[in-house]
Amino acid sequence: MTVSNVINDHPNVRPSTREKVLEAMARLDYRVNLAARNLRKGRTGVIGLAVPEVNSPYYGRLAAGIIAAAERRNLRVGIEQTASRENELDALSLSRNHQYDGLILTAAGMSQADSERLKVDHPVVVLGDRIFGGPVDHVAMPNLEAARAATRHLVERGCRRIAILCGAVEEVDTSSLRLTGYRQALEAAGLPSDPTLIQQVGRFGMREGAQRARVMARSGLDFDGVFCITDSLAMGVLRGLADAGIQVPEQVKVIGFDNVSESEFFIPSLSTVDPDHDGMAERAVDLLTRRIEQIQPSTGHRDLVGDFSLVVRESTGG
Amino acid sequence: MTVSNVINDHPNVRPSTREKVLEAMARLDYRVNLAARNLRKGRTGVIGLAVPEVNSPYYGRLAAGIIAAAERRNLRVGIEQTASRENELDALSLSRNHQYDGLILTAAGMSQADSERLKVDHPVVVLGDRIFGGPVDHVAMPNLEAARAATRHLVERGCRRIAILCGAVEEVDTSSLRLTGYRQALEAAGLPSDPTLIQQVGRFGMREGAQRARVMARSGLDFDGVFCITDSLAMGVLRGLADAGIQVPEQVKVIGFDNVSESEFFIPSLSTVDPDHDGMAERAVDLLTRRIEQIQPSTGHRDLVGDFSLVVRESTGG
DNA sequence: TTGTAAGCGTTATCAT
DNA sequence: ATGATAACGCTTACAA
Repeated sequence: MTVSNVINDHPNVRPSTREKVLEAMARLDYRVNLAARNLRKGRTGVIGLAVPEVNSPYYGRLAAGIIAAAERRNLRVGIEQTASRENELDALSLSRNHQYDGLILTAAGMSQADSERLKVDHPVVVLGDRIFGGPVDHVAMPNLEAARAATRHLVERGCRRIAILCGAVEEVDTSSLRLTGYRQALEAAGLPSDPTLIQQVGRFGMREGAQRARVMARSGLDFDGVFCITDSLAMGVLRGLADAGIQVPEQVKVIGFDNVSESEFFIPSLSTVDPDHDGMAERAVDLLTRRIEQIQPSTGHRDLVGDFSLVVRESTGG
Repeated sequence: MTVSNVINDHPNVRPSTREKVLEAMARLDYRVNLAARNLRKGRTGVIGLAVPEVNSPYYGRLAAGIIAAAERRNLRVGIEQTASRENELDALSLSRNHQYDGLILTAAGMSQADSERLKVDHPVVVLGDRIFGGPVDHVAMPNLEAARAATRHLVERGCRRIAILCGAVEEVDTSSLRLTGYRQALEAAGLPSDPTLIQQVGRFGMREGAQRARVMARSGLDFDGVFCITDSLAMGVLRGLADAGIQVPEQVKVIGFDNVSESEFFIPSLSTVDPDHDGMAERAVDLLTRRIEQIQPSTGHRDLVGDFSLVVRESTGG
């Protein structure tokens, strides 16, 4: 017991005793057994992070932010790759099993209809744009405002026929929110919203962006600006436009969303929205640790929205 | 005890008893407490992965491969960001503390001199090019062969003054091995090795590649090919050459190393070495699980080298 | 086939 | 200030 008191810096240990204990610990190369401590305390000091994929510029950056924020609180992070709605739900129910004190879950496949499933008696914070007002704390991007700002920027640079690259819009999600922001900006500028300029893609990678840009160019679609809802799509679009012999920013201006590190060095460098990833990561970990530390069952749940800033580069003539 | 037998699928449980137990488990929403099981078994089912940074195209891809390989074995992965030699050594000694059954350590800051520190009585597999023949299992890249192949490819495409972008060469590491491969290829082709063509940079990111390429162009250095020891450097070089008004591949050909996903879509698309990341990840996890499962103390240690293939794209006129 | 006992290493509680 | 005791929930060994 005295050893335990020394290890945990409890008061009421005579300095000379403490010294003796520390000396013995050093001599015997003693290490606390965390499995035993966890068993006793019911805590592991590990939080789970469930993301669709670690190897993506966006989720990689998010993971880095969360690992850093957890480190500041002496927590470690276990990573789960979800890749599908089913796995997201699994991560949720397996979180306690996997020895996590709590879970930060990126909801990319789940939708508002799954919201009830989030009711677990285990600390959870959800990231993403598909579930709002659910039974858990939630951190989202400033989608509407940022999409408006990005579109407005294209307008200010003289674009009049602005296309958007987004996903299928069936329910509230990243695509629908950013599409709404785009529409609001067009309306505010007095520009018509032309359905042929709304280009929907199945995935948000560079491949899809490049393919779609080539199709748009070949089909003779009239456009002078493109707002892509991810930087990956936007870099793909830059590639596709180059293939089609279209000059950026002279003929068409392009703006993305995420400010992944590659966007600064692409040719041309990519204008984009920087969504304060680190701030969001910090808030998510903060909410989770509060839930972990509070003994009482769930009180009201918080919905937080991050900040953003516009980064103007060559692709919009900056 | 009978419950335990049911949970662990032990024989000698009467089917009717098993049913009763399962029914009660369902009714009570029973979950095994892994902390208790871990304490008893001395295993956690979690392996640690220590990488310099998760948010990099290369380490992100590596992490994805390792998570996938671990998943196939029903293991989870805890991620540690090291970022420095000290943290790499810490990860080593903290691995057992952090409840990992074993550790996959990327040695980017440690060097051969630290090799002895790897002698821990805890399963460890080291990745990287700085430590060979150490007291642990080790998986490395096919640096020499791949660097030779990349350089030879530039020669075959008609380059005669081939520069290399690598790091400072003080001891055996990624830079030195790839530089050696480069030299071997030049020699085999009967080309002289000009010291002014060996360009050393402090870090291997896009920023450094771009800066250095601009300097090389401005200084009037005569070169018609560049072998960059990472794709990030190479993409930066493409950017820097574009800034200097130099045409790729017409005036200068560029090849990288890693085959990160961005390289396919860059403008121009980047020729590169694809080092079979998934194969290396699979081998690392395989070696680690063997160490974890074998009771005997360390037998001989294995040094494995991965495969590679050349990916020819626009930046070398492919 | 089922159940009892002991112990994994820690810490909360309570005596001393 | 120090230490004895019990308990966290599980599994190995062994008894019934």
